[in-house]
Amino acid sequence: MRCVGNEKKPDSVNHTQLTDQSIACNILPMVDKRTQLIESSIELFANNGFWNTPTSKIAKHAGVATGTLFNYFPTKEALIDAVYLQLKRELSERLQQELPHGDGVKVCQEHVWYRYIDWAVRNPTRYTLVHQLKLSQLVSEEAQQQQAEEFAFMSRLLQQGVQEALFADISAAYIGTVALAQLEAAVSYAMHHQLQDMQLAKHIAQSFAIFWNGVAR
Amino acid sequence: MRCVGNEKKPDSVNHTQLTDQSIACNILPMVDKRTQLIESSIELFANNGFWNTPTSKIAKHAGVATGTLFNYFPTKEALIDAVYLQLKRELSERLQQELPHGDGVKVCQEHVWYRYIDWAVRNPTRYTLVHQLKLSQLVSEEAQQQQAEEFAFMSRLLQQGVQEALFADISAAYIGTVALAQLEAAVSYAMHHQLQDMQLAKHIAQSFAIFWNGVAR
Amino acid sequence: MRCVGNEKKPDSVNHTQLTDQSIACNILPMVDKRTQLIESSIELFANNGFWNTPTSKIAKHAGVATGTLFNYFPTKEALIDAVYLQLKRELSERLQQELPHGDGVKVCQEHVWYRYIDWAVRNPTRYTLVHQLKLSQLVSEEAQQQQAEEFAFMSRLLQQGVQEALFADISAAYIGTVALAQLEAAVSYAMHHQLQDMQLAKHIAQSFAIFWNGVAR
Amino acid sequence: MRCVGNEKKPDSVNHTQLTDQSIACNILPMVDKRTQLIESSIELFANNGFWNTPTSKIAKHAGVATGTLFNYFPTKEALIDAVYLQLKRELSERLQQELPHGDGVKVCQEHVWYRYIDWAVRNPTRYTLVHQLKLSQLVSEEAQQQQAEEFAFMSRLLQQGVQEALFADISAAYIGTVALAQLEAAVSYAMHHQLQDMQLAKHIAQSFAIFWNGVAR
DNA sequence: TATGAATGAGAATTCATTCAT
DNA sequence: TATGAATGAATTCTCATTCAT
Repeated sequence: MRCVGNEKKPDSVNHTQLTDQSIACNILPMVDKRTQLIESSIELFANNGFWNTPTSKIAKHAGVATGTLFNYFPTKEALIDAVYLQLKRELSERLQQELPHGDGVKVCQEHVWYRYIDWAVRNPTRYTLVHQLKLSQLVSEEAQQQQAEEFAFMSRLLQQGVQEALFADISAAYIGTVALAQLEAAVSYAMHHQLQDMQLAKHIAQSFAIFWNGVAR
Repeated sequence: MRCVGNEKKPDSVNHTQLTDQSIACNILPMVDKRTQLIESSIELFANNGFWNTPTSKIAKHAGVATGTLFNYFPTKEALIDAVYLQLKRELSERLQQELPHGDGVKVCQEHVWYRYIDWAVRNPTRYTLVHQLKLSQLVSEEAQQQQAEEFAFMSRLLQQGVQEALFADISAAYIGTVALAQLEAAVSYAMHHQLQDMQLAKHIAQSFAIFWNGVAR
Repeated sequence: MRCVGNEKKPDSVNHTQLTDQSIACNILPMVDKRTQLIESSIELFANNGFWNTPTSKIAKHAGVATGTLFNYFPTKEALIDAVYLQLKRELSERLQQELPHGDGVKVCQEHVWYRYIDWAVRNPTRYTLVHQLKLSQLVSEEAQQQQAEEFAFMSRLLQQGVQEALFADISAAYIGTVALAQLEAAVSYAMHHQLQDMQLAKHIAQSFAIFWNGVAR
Repeated sequence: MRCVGNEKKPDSVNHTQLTDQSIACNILPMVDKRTQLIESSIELFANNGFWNTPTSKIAKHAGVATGTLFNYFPTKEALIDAVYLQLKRELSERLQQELPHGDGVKVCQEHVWYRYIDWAVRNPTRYTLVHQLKLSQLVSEEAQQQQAEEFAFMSRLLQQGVQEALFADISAAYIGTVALAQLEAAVSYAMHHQLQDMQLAKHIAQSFAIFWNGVAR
């Protein structure tokens, strides 16, 4: 029941990438503009949808001029890619934090399972947005590829499970697809019913059980 | 292994292009303009995305004037709703065709399972489109509600399963969510690997087994 | 000394292409919008240059909405092409009006010479604009080609002169180039010194003599 | 047949790209930034047109920062003026090199004739650019005036010809205009047909004859 | 009911110029 | 003097919707 409920600053800005500048006069926590723009995009995209969010509004929300946005991202599409990669990287990093070594596939899988749902529930707008983006045909092939590499550790994990004959006679690729679908179902249910704390923990456990019972040998 | 491979004219449109011909001898089944517009929308939305499909192109593709579209649908959003409902109704009807009566929950569920994947694989653009629409924030609440009613028979079916204690201690709502997620996973995999005939049938069976094993008591 | 000073409506709109509509209620001389847009373009381009004339100003000057311009010309470049072709066609038609038949090459050439300078002096903005456009790299290849065809009669005329051994041993192509250059010089001088009536007629005669003496055998 | 074919480095730029190299051992003739900027402008203007050449690209091409350009030229217009004057001065200097003294007007005129066409053919982008600039409404009145002074020697030469009664009864101003037009025609033809060496020399001679025969008494 | 020209409020993007460092 | 990030007005073009015919 690890890592449920012990995280801070969900759905908020990672104040990273401070420039030397902003460190020098670190009275206001001046986040760099690129990050500002991505965060503004996330917020506005999630609230209004990509297509109802003009770049002008993003710039204004980020507190910069309209032209400035295009100093950082050559096109709106490039901005969307950057948003997508940012969110995917956040999720990927979260999943791999404290990933157990040496323990079996099931333990690792369970770890990821908890982390995934936990991140989604804590960052509903980010989760929803990344989900929408995936289906939107708006993310470029390159960004898709880049992102896939960040999740390669999952493929390796499932592959190992197949080799250890943990699963029924199912391809690793399909098990991955099933796992993701189950996670999405679990998140959807948890969000919709606003599960928290104990209820959430129980739900996560149950969802993992459903998955595992489904595919286990 | 019913209903795999015995369907005609998937994903095709009744393209009664209004040629002089069809005007001259109006014996040919002149599809009404509303239907034309919806079909054109489906085709163009699927190819170009909603936001890259102006109403003018839809009208032209449907062979009517731009103004005419707005005689049938007051706004573009209303058209999108109509497209969504049309596709959902098609799917719903397909699922309920020849639905066994009197047989058990599992048999019915299996029937639906086959039909769902079969429809999706035969109508990839329609399936993809309906999938995108669901997440796009473009479909109105009302349309969502209307559509839900068409799938009420599924809720009743699962409810019955819960009452018969077929499932582990899981709410009917969550079982439904899980089922849908599994179906989407199965479709995604089948499409991606272009499964057909025997392979497809086997895949469908396997996906159902994974689902059932997961939730069964 | 024909055709100097007997023309009306210089540099003004050809009220052509009246629609049935505007003929029906022909109280206001309602020029069609396409013509309006081209005329507005000519005026504004000549005054401010192409690049200092936004499409919005052209539309406003023509009394239509900004979007309307793009119903008639898909891009600004297409509008520029249309302006160029319009002006070239006007000039070409003017040159060929009452072109003597049966008379010799020199008489024809002289006719064209008078007409050309006369048109330019009467339509200084139009003349200047077409001159600028030619060098501006803004006119598409297609428009250039189309326009060249309208002036093919000049090539034929000079070719005939070469065959009749009227000229020194110079290619017809170069004679054409020289003639055009001389015409431009004559126009430039006439405009700059604001020659009119008798002075203008004398100037035209002199310029033709300079040309002819230069190339004649 | 003087001065055809004995010139070096036509249309080339001193591309002292400020590499680490040239900074390290500053023996290499470090062209000053003003010159760099003008040369970069010429190259880019000729390739892309003035309006498609942002100052940022000019600065980058010249190897300086965007702001630096505005230390040398207060506005883009001032830069264009500088480019124009630079090219005109180059041409003017070229024409006056080795200009015969004491010889007659015709000999001097012929000298200029050869030099002009020779320069144009050797520096096609420079020639074309200066030609475009003249008509573009982009060069300020002041720059025009300044430039005119550099070519005053031509006016004096023609004036002398008039006094010596070499020409038919034509004003010196118009003879100048005609001469320039003829030169442009000659250059245009030479460029278009890519004349070289003997052919070019013959063409130059012929073009001068056409001019002289036209205006001579 | 059908038409399609007209509308005009945006949208994304550009770029000359400034100015703090 | 050199830098280059920031600016924001200006530009071309789009498109849902209207309405006179």
